[in-house]
Amino acid sequence: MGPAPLPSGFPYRLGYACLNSQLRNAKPPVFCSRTARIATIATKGLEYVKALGRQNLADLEQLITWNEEHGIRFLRMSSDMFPFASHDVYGYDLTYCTSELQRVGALAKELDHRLTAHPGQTNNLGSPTRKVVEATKRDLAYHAQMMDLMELDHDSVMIIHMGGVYTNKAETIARFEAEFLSMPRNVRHRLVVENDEVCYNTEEILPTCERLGIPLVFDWHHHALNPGALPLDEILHRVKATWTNRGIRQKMHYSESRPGAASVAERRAHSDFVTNVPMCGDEVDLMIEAKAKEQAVFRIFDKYSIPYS
DNA sequence: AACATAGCCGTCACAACTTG
DNA sequence: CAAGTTGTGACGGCTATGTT
Repeated sequence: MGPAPLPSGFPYRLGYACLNSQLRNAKPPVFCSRTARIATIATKGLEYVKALGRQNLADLEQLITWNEEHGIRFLRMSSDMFPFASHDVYGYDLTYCTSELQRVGALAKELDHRLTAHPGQTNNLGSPTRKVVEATKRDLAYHAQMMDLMELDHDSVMIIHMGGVYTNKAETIARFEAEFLSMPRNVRHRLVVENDEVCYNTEEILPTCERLGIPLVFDWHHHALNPGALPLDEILHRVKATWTNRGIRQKMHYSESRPGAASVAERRAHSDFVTNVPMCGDEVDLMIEAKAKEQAVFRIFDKYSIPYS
């Protein structure tokens, strides 16, 4: 890890995921994950759901503005922004919202904010079940379309995991790679892969990332729980190359276990705040995954005497 | 040994209920 | 009567437990 750097040399642009706890608890609340039930779609119609998407997007604009005022320029967008957009039956196209998406994307660009996405655990490109793979492809296409309509640059990536093992890792990885190559260019160019804490560690996904030119999001916490055998410096060197080869800014994830967690299952749950920030010698964007969200970022700002208002 | 079932993961909406 | 609480469903796969 090395010594803590001087405040002026703090190497990371820090971000948080999806939800701002202060704005979420405000009156009226500001958040990006309004959703509905399928039964509600039947009674109120798809227009109702699409209006929820508009409202979520309007609140994303507020989050970006708030972040700018508080020294944060890195944010993961909620995957629930447009409810059921990638649903098999009730799915819909985002072009109904093109002008609003452009507007928010332009704001992010103007303020030099990086917006990323992390489609959910149900995205399993390597699944042996056709239905699961097709649902994954729809969800990835939805996220890519959202970013495309916002006209975000290639730093705006969407992160998924390799997924389940399905009794055979090599066959699953082969399916993952074949499905990846079958997807449209705009999806392939946004997709990046993250090491997980249970099934696929960093060294197990590096070969896929290197073969297909996919940037690898290194998650420090997952790596601590599922480290593999390769030395950390070799891993970090190869991970970094997956980003420089693509020509975009590297991002990593950092989180910590809830205090007192003993078993692996307990250690998977995130703490409210983080107390350490890993130093890797590179200037990267670091996504802080902690329950206290933006408040956890502020704690790090305090620790390193980084000003924010 | 093979298969079936329940609970879990995370976060919200929404209805029904309880409390002040 | 407003505000707060509880339970369930949305979503698919993993893990543990139970059954044959």
